[in-house]
Amino acid sequence: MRPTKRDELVQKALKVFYQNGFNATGMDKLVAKTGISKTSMYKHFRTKDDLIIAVLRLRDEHFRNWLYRRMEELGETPEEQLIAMFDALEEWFAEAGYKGCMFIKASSEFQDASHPIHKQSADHKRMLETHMIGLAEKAELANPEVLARQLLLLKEGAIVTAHLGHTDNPAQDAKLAAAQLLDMHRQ
Amino acid sequence: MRPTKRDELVQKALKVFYQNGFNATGMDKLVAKTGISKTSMYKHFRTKDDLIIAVLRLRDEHFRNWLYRRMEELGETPEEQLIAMFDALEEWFAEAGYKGCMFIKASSEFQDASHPIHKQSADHKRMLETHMIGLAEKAELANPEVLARQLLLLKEGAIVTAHLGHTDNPAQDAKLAAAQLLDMHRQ
DNA sequence: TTTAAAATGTACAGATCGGTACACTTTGTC
DNA sequence: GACAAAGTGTACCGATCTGTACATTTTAAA
Repeated sequence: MRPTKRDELVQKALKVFYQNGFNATGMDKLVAKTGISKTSMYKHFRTKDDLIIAVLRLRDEHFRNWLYRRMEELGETPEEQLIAMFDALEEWFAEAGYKGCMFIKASSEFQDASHPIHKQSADHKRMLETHMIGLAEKAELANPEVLARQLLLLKEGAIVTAHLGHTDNPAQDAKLAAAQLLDMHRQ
Repeated sequence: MRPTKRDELVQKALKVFYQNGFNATGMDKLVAKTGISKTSMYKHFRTKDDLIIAVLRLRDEHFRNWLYRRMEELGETPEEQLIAMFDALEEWFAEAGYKGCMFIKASSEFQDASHPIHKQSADHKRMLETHMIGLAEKAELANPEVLARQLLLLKEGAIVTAHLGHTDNPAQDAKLAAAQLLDMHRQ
């Protein structure tokens, strides 16, 4: 099954939005950068917001798949995998063109909590939370929910800090903190 | 000394930008919301970007003053003050109209690291870092720099998470984690 | 090869963008 | 009360914004 024009559009729009921002990227620029006609775009998506939502859906899928897989590759036990999250993050931060978290940026540009794009971003974070709580439970750590949320606070902090770029290696700072927190939840 | 029109503009623009976003707020909207004529605006600031930079400067001053003062009020010793940061954050998150960190949002909309607005945001975070390292040193904690950066990761994470609003009380999750990390740095 | 669906190119509408021009009014100071 | 400085209102510039209309070409399946 060949990728449809729709998939191609979403994929390419993802790159442009990620590098340029949502409000800063007009539909004309999207035509220029993707080579897909505006008519075609508006046949697949009623509005720009709808396109952005599709982009975020794809990003959610890609990002969580990548993170979960990488955590499994880098850690044997659930406990190791939780820590390995920060090694995965370090790899991400080191990529050329790293520009922070797409969902944080989306919620920065669409601030109203009732906006579908904001909600979608919150959903992404919620799914990450569920997954990490599951891992903490599998690892039989004390207070798995609190611990998982704390590790995610470190993750979000590291993502933002890596983008602001005023600190050397936020991923490793976070990893060390995570390991210490995890130690205290071992029972 | 009465506040000048310039101060009034920066102050009011701050509120509008914070609630509406930077790119999403046009100069015409600023005229409408501040009651200051466009001619006057452009006499004080050459460009919109210059105005944004002035806004961020004011925000930096206000925010750091507020945070440092609140930390001193809520904690006796430097050690207590570091932990009290998260109580201060909780107060902030609870304010009506809380919309996250202005500098994270600025760096989300002006992503290029070489952009003056992005740099200004990084400067703000750097100044916070310096202050927290100083406190950690005063508290005679081990590895004051690493610890301070870790506490700030928790802070940024909590700010983002509070804005995404998918979690109950990120400030208290962060505070608990901070207290545990701090315990491990006591010598 | 016929035929319907999908995609294209282009031109445009109406609104808004950042920024300027210009004539006018208010304000504070001597 | 004169006078310069500061601020106002409005109309406008060219560019860009999201979204649409319409006639044409490409694609894919029968």
